[in-house]
Amino acid sequence: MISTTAEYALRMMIALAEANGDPLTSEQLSRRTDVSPDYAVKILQQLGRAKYVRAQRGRGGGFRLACDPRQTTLFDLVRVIDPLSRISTCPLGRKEHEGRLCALHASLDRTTGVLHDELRSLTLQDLLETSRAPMCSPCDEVVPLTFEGNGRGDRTIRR
Amino acid sequence: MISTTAEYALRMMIALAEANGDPLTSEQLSRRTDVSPDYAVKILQQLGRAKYVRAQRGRGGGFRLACDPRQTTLFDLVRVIDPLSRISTCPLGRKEHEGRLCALHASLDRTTGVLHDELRSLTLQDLLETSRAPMCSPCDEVVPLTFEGNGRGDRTIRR
DNA sequence: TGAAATATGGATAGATGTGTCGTATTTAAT
DNA sequence: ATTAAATACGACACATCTATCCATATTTCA
Repeated sequence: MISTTAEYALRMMIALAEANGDPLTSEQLSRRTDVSPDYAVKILQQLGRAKYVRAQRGRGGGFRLACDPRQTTLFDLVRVIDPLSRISTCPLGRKEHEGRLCALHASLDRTTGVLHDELRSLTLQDLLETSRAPMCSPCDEVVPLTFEGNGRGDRTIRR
Repeated sequence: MISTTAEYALRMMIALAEANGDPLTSEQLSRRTDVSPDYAVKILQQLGRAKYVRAQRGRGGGFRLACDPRQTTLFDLVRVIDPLSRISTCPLGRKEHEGRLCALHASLDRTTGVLHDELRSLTLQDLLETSRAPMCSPCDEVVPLTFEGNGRGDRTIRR
């Protein structure tokens, strides 16, 4: 849904927001969020170029939050990393539906819109308020995949 | 949101559903959906192993639909290709929140749930009904990414 | 001024997703 | 039986995502 890297970015933004404007080094951020040190730096650089964090070099330096957690949504942050694009036109050049999408792409685009609205409805502050406990890391629950074709089977696979 | 491959799978399932039980060769499906012939075969094989299509080899053969379009949802089809998994537990072993997720992962999981519900609410038949016009292909509209940190800037980048 | 701490940026490596190719196997028509 | 049409399957190529490593630039402190 969102990339691993985008999720890492969110973890680090939360950690920075919890620091209340104090700088945290990439090393500290890495430890608090369980993102590998080198990769954490890469992501922080992207967040820096997008002006969501500010970096300070040298002893005593680090990264600090450069945005208002109340006005910064998950949508804002995720799209620093992921494209988060919508389906808008049919590039196939099929004249039959210039200007409108076929049912498939209209549906997929509407679904994408729902996802975007969800991400837009959540601010960094929203996450802070219920997140005073240290962050957990995600894990994937495998939804059993039936092999019946009508949704009522029992064979499952792992992927 | 869903992978390119999963979207190809949906295109081909629609084409097969429109064929009303008649077999279509991989070549025909490829042409109708603008998926490259070789890759189309790969995807059709996955759909076949999941029992959503049936393959018939030899002259006069091809692929035909093996499920009821009224009962088959986009969720069913997409997860043949994509994991579509939920965040369920914190594997980090941090004892503080055993059994419950922190705000970040709870939010992301809830967002994932919304997406899954959307896909579950749409059947193959739903797409057919408004899709008698041939399918279009998707294209990505780039959402402008501001570099302000407060969501009110104007500089944009392409990615 | 030197040393230590810190971020920056480029190069590289591994994993996964996307796409192509060649050969084998099955089936139907003749 | 033979042949043509079609799928099955494994190997390979390429791009992108994820992650690591190294050399360099900047800043602070002693």
